[in-house]
Amino acid sequence: MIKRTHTCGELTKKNLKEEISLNGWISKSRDLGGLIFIDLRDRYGVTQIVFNEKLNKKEFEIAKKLGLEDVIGVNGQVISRPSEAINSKMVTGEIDVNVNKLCVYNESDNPPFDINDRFSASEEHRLRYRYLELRTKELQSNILIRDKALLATRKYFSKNNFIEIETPILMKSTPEGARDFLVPSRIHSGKFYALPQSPQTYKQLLMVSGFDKYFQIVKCFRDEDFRSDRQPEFTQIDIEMSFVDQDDITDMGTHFIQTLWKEILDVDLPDKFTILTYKEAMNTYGSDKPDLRFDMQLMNLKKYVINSDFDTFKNIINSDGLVKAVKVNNADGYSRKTIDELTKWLKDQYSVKGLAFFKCIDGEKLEGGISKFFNENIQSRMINDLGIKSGDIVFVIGDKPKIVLSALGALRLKIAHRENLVDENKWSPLWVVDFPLFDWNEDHKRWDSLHHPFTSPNFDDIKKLDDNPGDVRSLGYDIVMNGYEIGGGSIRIHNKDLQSKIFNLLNINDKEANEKFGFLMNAFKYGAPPHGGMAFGFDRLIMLLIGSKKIRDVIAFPKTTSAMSLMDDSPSKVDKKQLSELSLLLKEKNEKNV
RNA sequence: GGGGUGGUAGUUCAACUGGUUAGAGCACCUGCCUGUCACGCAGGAAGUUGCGGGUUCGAUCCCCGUCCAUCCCGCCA
Repeated sequence: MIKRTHTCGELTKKNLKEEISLNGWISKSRDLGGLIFIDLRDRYGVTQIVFNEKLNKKEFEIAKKLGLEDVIGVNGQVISRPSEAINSKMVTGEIDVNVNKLCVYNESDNPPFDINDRFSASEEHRLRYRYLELRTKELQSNILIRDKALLATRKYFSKNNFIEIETPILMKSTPEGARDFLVPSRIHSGKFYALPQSPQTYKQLLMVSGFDKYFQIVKCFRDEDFRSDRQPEFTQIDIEMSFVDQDDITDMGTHFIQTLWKEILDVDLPDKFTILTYKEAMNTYGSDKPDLRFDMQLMNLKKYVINSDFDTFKNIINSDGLVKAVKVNNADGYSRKTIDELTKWLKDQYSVKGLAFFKCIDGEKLEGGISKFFNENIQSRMINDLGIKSGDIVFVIGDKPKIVLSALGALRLKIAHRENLVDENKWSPLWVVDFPLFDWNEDHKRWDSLHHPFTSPNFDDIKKLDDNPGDVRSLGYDIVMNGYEIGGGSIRIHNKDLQSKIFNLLNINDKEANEKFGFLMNAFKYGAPPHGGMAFGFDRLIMLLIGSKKIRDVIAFPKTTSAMSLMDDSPSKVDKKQLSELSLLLKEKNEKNV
């Protein structure tokens, strides 16, 4: 083997005449007859090496047979290029390496796609050959940034006196929250471990143990359906602290994100992040993770609707519904056809009954759509109050509050992207606080935790727990960046009686609570400090930092949206023997729906 | 679980309203070429049109089913 003296990204004119050695992959080759140029690549860069028939016939003949992605080592002399052949686009563009000795370590089959052009192949194809895709410039850079962020994270928490503690990967399954990935136990036949959805209970126990500042960079697993920003296994920065209140944790979270953005991007985020209550976020933006890079707030049309002639909307208002709207400054961009498409999308995806609209052409009165239901007086009040200008179109949805807010929230985003209202260079972090503690589950006619069952109610609302659980705010908080939820957490319950009361409200009786969370409840008998914490979605942070919308861009070996790994073809079948050891029997496929 | 888009040469794409021998770029192979860096020139090989069925004289194209990818809704304490 020829051991390298340099990497492929560092040789310059300073090294002229030096005898050096390089190792790398053949990224490109140009055979000019008696002269062969090869771009030799490693993760540091590219250096052009030259084989000259007249100077070194033997190595030249071997070089003639080299193909793309062969791995070689070369020994040679750094020479300067003729001035007309200098490549100013390359760091190493002023020199060549004139090869004396060539060693071929591994010849590559014809590569399934062009490593120099990541998008020369479909994503499916690239995922099959992920180890090759990881050779591309983009992914090398993404993985490097991920590494930098991991280091910056450990540095930050360590500096602030947090200690990293590992928690089990095989743990107890709890039916709360997301679906668990289960691991059958061989020794205890018929019993299962679960992979952690998060180390939630462990970190609370660590607080009881007195590790008052804990963090961990940890894999979590949730067996649900996936999206461009969600994978079955993902990495969290998990944090828990004792003797703190909500502000202590959000301050810490703010400072951590500021540090990360500064270290990775050299960007100064605001001193204080915007804080919105859940209600404000929902009512103003139709989302609990609003993208604040653009304004376009939802407008309430209630007071105009009740004085209009539009019975449908009036009835909605009278039966506790909502009528809200968004305003767009481009009426011309919304033809009948476009509006129909938007309507179909909202009907299909967000179960609205319709999308109403009106336009304003001359700045004085409303036209088209549902404008005829509003008399001149109301029209001019709306134009005035809502700042409607000529050329505006206003989209209106009336329905149950949940439907109106989620549909308009989605429409707001869709239109913003259509109209290029999103400043891609902007960072808009915010905290969303005062989440409701419970969410009414219509299917099961019961209250569910919105966050998780250990979340503390807001102390001011504890008296409402019995009569009006839907109105109880939690001490839960989410941190949002550019429309992505990048983290969240809560102050936890550290009192056995309050915890037991919450379990009861969640329809978990004492026996059940004891079976599922008895260990935690027991721990709370022995001096549990007030505590709280949060977790950041590490993959999403990296996604934002590299400017991608796909979580697969920041994970070395990601899964597809159907949770498969195309490269190693997992999940896969296992031997009957393995199943038998685990006391497992598989159902026939046609029994699937039994 | 539901909806949208896509699957054609190694790869990225094309192929009119269902019609004759399914084309092109890159990669690959052969030959030529001493300053290329998207090298150039000449030639060549390369196809189960995802899979299964149906309609038709005839299917890459239409229909049904299925698999895979991707985006979204539900879901994700």
